[in-house]
Amino acid sequence: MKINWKEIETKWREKWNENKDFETDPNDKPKKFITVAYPYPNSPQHIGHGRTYTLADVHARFYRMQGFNVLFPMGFHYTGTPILGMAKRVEANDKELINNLKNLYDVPEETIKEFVEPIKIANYFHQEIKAGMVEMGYSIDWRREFTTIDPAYSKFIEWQINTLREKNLIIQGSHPVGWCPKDQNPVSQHDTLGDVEPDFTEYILIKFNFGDYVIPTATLRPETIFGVVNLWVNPEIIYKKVTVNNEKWIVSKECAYKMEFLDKKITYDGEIRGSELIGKTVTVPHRGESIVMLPASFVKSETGTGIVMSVPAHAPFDYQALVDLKKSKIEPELSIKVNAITPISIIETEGYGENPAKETVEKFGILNQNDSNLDDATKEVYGKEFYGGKLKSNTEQFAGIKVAYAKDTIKEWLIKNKHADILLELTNTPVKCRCGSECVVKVLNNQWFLNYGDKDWKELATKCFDSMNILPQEIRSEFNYVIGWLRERACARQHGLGTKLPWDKDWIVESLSDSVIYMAYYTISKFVNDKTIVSNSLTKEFFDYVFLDEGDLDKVSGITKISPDIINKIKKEFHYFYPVDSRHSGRDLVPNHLTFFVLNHVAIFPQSNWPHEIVVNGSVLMNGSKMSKSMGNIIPLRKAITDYGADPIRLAIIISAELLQDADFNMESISGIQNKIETLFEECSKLKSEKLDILEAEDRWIKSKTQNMISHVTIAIEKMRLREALHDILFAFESDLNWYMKRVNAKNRKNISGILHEVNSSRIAMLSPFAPHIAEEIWEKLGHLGMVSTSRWPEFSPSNIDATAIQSEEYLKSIIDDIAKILKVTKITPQKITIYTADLFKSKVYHTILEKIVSGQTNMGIIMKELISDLDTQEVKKNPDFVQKTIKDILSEPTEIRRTKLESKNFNEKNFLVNELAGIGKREFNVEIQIFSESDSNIYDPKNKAKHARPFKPAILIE
RNA sequence: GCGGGAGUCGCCCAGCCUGGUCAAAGGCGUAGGGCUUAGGACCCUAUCUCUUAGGAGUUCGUGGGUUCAAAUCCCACCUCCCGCACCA
Repeated sequence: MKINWKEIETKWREKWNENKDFETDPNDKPKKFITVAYPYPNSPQHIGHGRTYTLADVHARFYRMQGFNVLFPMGFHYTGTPILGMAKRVEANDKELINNLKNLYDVPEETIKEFVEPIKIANYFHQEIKAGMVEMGYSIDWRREFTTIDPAYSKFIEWQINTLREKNLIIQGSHPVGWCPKDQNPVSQHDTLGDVEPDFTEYILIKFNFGDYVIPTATLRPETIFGVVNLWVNPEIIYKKVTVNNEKWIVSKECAYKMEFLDKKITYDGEIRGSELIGKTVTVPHRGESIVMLPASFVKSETGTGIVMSVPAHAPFDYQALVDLKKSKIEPELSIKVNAITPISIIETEGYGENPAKETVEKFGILNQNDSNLDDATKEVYGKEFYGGKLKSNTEQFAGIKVAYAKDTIKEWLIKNKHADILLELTNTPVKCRCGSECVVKVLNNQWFLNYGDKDWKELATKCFDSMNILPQEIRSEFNYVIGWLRERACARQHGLGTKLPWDKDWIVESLSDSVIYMAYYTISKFVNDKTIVSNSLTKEFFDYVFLDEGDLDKVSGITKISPDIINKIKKEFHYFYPVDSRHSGRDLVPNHLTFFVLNHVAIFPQSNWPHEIVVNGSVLMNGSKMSKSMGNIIPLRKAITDYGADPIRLAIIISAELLQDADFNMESISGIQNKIETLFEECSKLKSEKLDILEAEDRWIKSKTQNMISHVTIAIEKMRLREALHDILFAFESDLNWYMKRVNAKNRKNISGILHEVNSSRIAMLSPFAPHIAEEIWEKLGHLGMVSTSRWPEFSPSNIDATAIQSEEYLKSIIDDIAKILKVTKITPQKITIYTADLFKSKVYHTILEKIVSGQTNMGIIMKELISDLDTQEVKKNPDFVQKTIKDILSEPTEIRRTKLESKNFNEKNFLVNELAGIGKREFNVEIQIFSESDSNIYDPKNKAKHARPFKPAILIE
């Protein structure tokens, strides 16, 4: 039967809406506060976004059915720069973007025109995303919705950031950023052409003395200063003479330009040709030795300072340039100097001899200094020396130190002695701003930072993490690690949407800093939205009183002009819902948002309001590969809902992967799920609730199995192992139902509708958090009154598990299995099957052995001795084989079954088989099955098989 | 490099936390059968090796160890993937 998903989903969404089922206010019940990272509305959400929200919704719905008063709210994060960047691109008529908006996102053309205003973009996608969330059936309390640029929210952020500053957690300092010189703005990935992240490294500038001048050379390996034998200058380049903070430097034009942004004072004094420098000498800092400047074509003016120090023992470029120079025609005077140069080896590395550069150049078969393989050769030498090398005795006080460690030590030593400086440079040049101009690195020296490097703060956060539930458990160590390396983090920027820094209105609170404690704001936004309070009254005193229980009610009321009753009502609401019981997010937010979320909570709130749980999920793949605009494999969520229905999408996302794994979304999984649900729907539609007075063995069994399933599913969801839970409900349980149907059909029973109704009602109830719409529909078809989403979660009670029933069905299955195996091996067509169960004596021995094994004794010799020493069982010595096999039988069973058997000592195998095996056996194998106990007097045993019978392992004769 | 995760029977993937129901679920593929005018869809059966009695042998990256018992616990190694920041 085909399901009209859309019709059913609309029907139930309307009912939830009418009943206000998900509007949550404080009441007498215990609460759960479930939150998810709110979306950034710069595009419609796709299936990947849907995963996190769906997981959280399942969580919320599950708790609701378990009797909690669940608050699941949602907001929209307008703060940030990407939307601003988009607006600029729309204004610039960027074809790629407009094409994406039009075709990928289906934005109407008139709307796109309005997108030159950033707020219009945010508003549009806000509504788009919200509509998708509603269509997905998320059980959100929409009365609390807000955006992060609402005036009231800004008041809240001001309070947050002021509070942090009062606690001395916000500091000012300098910081390098990617920078557009034209826009006078920092650039991030979203602001560049081709979406490249500006990536920069720190070079050490070693300052060589050249008369009155300083010639700085840029290097990543300051330790090689001990191996410098000459400098490389490109004779083609015209260098600049500049004054840098009162020193006279000679550097390339490009270098001088870069330094203008690096917090240095630069004045231009003149020029000098590279060729003029050739043959002249400079002195090496610290050592005071004179070395010569030589020509090299590999030296580029745009890299570093345009002059390079030469370490031919360890740098392949330098070694090769020297070789080239020796081969070329140069003035005799210079030639003498060149020939006098010997590489100085300063690093000892396993696998290398005196000159690693030479060895590597030869290994790579380098032809000349413009050979492209030189980059790889350099990488290889640097890599090996950096991690495996040690400084030799000619490096003075650094002798014996590992290179990896020496790098920083020597850098600091050089800078301290004014022999060196720092140059920051983009590594992935050219990086172009969307305005077209080339970006640089800029040092901002009035930047505001959250001091996440603070030890006490970290300690507090660690304490919080230690007491938190982190799901899945594997991700916990990652949080500890992040806390470890976290340093100061810029918390303000100069453009974008958001809240201004209260004490420095040039800055806007950065988007990862204004989204860390906003869960608290959900308890207030409700009152803002219904106009109970207005943003102007949200002062420091108000927040201090409501959130921190600080200050005097009457005073607060006086200042805010809000009545004491209302203030207290809001405060009560906050303290009812807080702390956050569960925070959901994708794993990409682990090293930033989720960690900051904890850091900011512990900084601002008392321990009683620290969050309880974090749930982290992996991303969604589309047919096995990452979703990306360039691949064109992004499926907008709303389109998917239209095409397949919300419930199938929810189920497909959840069934395809466990929490932290990437979920692979594909059409097969969707249609598989649809089929499954359609079948379930059809079956359930036929069932009627009816009472069955006498339960048969298989009825008791399936009811027990249902209890087991309830237990498993409940435990799995508590740990957010939703894939496992859903799999149990939909698939794993199916094999139990199949067995049940087999048993029932063998007996030609017609009175099972009631049992199936009961069993499936539990299944549908448990399915309801996962596929809420269709579950309501089936619930209604099953004849239940009321909504399944507000019904009680099926209760697990161990007393409803009939251990004997479970064990005896297993017994029955194993006999049928054995018969099938024999038939398969022997390939005979059975005429008659005879079963012999073990006698009382064997049963007694069996239980004695079972007891011993359960109590831990598994040694055959000891068990045998103990059996013989007992009068009742001593006869067993005639049949040691039986004891050995029995031990093996028992050991190959799960421990629960062993215990069950211990509990049901009086289980009568023969009686059970006479009642239950004949029918199903006839059905399966199409022959009569006869059952004896081996001690029966009238036994039919032509092949003498009966004596092989063991308890729970009857002997079988097939003829 | 630092940190994290993973390696399972042709492929994808479950099981590992909590050792015994594990020759190991499910899906795909393959083979046979049913249904159908045919195809598709769907359903059934088989799918490590050997075996004419329910059995045995060899398997879960490699090599060790603990245990009566290891895919599961411990140690070492190999290979692959992800993150390392001012960006939502």
